[in-house]
This record gives sequence, C-alpha cells and structure tokens, in this order.
Amino acid sequence: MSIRVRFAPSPTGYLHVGGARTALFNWLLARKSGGTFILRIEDTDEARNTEAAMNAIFEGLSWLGIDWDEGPQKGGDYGPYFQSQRRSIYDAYFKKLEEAGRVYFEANGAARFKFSREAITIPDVVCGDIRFAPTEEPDMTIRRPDGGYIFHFVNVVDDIEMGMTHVIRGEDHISNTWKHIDLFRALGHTPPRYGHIPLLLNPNGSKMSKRDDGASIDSYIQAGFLPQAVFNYLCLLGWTPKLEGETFSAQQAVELFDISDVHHSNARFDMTKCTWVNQQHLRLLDDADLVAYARPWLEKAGITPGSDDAYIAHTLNSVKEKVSLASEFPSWVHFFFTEDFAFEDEVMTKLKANAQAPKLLAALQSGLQATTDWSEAGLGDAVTKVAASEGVKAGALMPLLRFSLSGQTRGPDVKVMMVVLGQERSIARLGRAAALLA
RNA sequence: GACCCCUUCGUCUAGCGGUUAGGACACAUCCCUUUCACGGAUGCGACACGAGUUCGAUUCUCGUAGGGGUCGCCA
Repeated sequence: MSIRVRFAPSPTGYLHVGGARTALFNWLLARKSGGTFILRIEDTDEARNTEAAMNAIFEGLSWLGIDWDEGPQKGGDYGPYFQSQRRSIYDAYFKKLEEAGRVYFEANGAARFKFSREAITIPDVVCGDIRFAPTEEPDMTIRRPDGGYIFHFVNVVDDIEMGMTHVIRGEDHISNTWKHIDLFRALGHTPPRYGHIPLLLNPNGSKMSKRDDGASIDSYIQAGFLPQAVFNYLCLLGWTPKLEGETFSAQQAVELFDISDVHHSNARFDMTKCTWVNQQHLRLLDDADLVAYARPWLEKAGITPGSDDAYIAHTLNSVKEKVSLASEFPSWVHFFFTEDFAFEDEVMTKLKANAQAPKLLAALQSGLQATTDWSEAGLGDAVTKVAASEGVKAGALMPLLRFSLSGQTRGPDVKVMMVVLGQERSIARLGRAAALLA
C-alpha cells in the first residue's frame, strides 16, 4: 500500500520552524517511498485563524521546496482540505460515535468521548512501541457547546477519511496519541503507524518560542538564507544522513532518508551553524543562481545593479567565499555599482595619517596608466614596480589601493577589484581619493 | 502530582559488547596570504550517576538524578 502522510498546521501564527521540520520529515517519507504528501489546514478555531498565517504556511513550505500532492491550491480526491469546510463529515462521524455508545453530554451541551480505559500501545516507527496503562484521565471533550469540534476528534476523523497510513508529528503529541488510537478503534478503524519526532529546543534548552531567534520560517527569508540551506540544517536537527560531510541537497536527503533513523532526543537550535550551512550552499551556486539570489538584496539596499548579469556575477564572485548570507552582499560589493561611494571614517583616518599617501597615489596612477596587462598577474607586477621606484614595500601600497577603490577597509582581493572595475575606473578612483586628501 | 519521551565534547552528532570514543559548528594557537578574506594544520573538549548481565560495557537490563513533554470546551 502506498504511503500517505500529511502536515496539518493550524493557521494561527506564522510557520514555526518546528512545524516546518515536521512537514519536512513527512515530505521526505512520502518522496522517498513514492507516496503522497498532503497539506491539511486545521482551522477549526475560527477566532484564532488569520489569512496572513495561512499565507505564511503556503509561502514558507513553498520557499523550502516542500510541495504537497493534495491540499489547498492543489485539490485532490479527499478534499476539502480545510477543516472549516468539513463540518458535515464530522457530524456523520460524531453520530457514528454516538451510536457506538461512546459519547455523552455535559449539562452545558459539551460532548465527551468515553475512553475505553484499556491499556493502549502506540506502534511508533521512531521510538518503538510505547505502552500506556489504562487511563485515569477524565474523558475528553470532542465537541464544544457551540457545536464546534475539538482538535483530537477532527484530526482523527480526517486521518481516517484521507486514508493516512502514517502520522509523523512532534513528540509533544505522544501523550495524546493513545486517545487518538482509542478514537480510531471506537470508530471501527485501524490506527495509522505513528512516528514521533524529537522537539526543537532553543539554545537555552527549552521549547522554541515566538521570541527565539529563527522561530519563524519567514525570519530566514528576511535574513537572506537560501532555502536549500535551511532545508539542510533542519534535516540535521533530528536526522543524520549516512553521508560524508553535512551539506546535502533535498534530492540527496530523499534518497538517503529512512524514518527509522530519526533521532529520539530533542535538539537545540544553533543559528551559528545554520549560518555556516548557508555559507556552504552559497559556494555551490553557479553564476545565474548567485545573481538571482543576491539581486533582490542589492536592490533592497538601494543599489542599482543594472542588467549586465555577467558584471554582477563578477562582483559577487569576488566575495562569494567571504559572505554567509545574501543580506551581507550589499556591504561587500556596493562600490562596484557607483563611482560616488562613501569612504568609511576609518579609511579617511588612515589615509590622512599617511603622509606619503598623496605621493604614492600619484605614483600608482601613473604606474597603472602604463600597465598594458590588466590581469591579476599583470597588476601584481605593476604594483611591485611602483613600490620599487617609490622605495616602499608593495604591502604598503595594497591598503591604499583598497581604500581608494572601495572606500572600505574590508572587501574583495585588491587585484580582483581592479580587474572587475577595469583600468579606466580604477585609475579614476585613485584620482578621486587623491583629491579627497588635497 | 500522574503518565510519557530523552540523556556521548559548550552545541549538533557517529557509535548498534572489545575503538587511542570519530566528525561538524564554536573557541584557541600556528601556517598560508605584497591587501581583504577564504583556506590548511594542530589543540581544547564527552560516554549523567549507581547497581546488574558478561571474560569484557558508551553500547544490554534495572534503579536514581537531570532535561523535555502531556494531562484544555487550543491546535
């Protein structure tokens, strides 16, 4: 039988990173087995649902590359995929449960499910069998006085109706799962296989909350992460692929995934390592992807990159191995896109403190003017030559060049900068720096 | 309080009875570098504790402690 799994978020906030990882493991299981991944929106709590939260779910999952086979925007044979539209189905199942003698009502109209009070074992593909003794908890409410159904009930009904074979969800549900199994049986159905995955903790070791850095998927988009890097890092918190190294693609993850390899213990989130993973993926980008990745960030920073993709790629490649996030690109390459860039205070201070600067800049201008080989090698020779004639070390000229060409103390390799800028612009910039000192 | 899950370097982890307990991030030092970075090398650093099983336990069992979770007319 083909595997059917689902991600069933409720649209009450943003897409939480823990939820995204739950979706991810379900998706991996489906893709690995050639099964079906379903997105179901659990919007039974009308007061708390928002349109924005709904969109955050769609956008977040799509951004991560987690596509669903059935669900909102996709349709499918088991719809509707919004619980708010499945009222009549729940009514029918509720009636069935009533007929089975498993429902009774409180004075105010709330309906409770009468537990079987038998020992129940959860067959868990991650943790192994988990046994619960007959419960002493009060019977659980499954319908409110206003007629609205409670999560436990609709969740089970939909898993029956939608033919779920596996339910992969957070470990925080373990203590509820026996109740769900009880419901399945009361409704005359065999429960699915469960798999409870460990929780995501913040660096302090407690459950990730809204305030925590990186709690919402949107924050990664805003911070300039690559989706494949976040995908990669999320996998790593809870599962280790049998692979050399720690960076891998979604495709590799699908090939290597095995639900029984998922870890049993909670993991703390580490933004530093997540950023490192992003750096690794950033290096893998080809020119076209690199430009597409960085362009929005350049524009957001007020840079006009223009339409010369080859030139943009040159500028980005000059710092590709020095940055970790797309949001860092503007500060590293902005001077490539305007002749009117600002000089950092520290740069001006250092230039002014160097009594020889005007003389050396003039020498560099004429030396570079005479250079016929405008390549990294040729420029190296040219700088050495100027240094020799001026009686200084070449190392003393490099900062002057860097400052003049970029206005910054930190940036791409000096020779690479000159190659990217070209002869004319490079020399003009030396002139501009000299003028600033005059 | 009851029940459930978990426990290897600071963090993420490898390990599925015999290993000098391996890797990654972070950190430190050194090297490379005419500039800025990257990179390379080395170092630091862990089996929660106590019993038991065994010729032999990080690994299996039990207990204790610690961490996390659930016990809603939230999902």
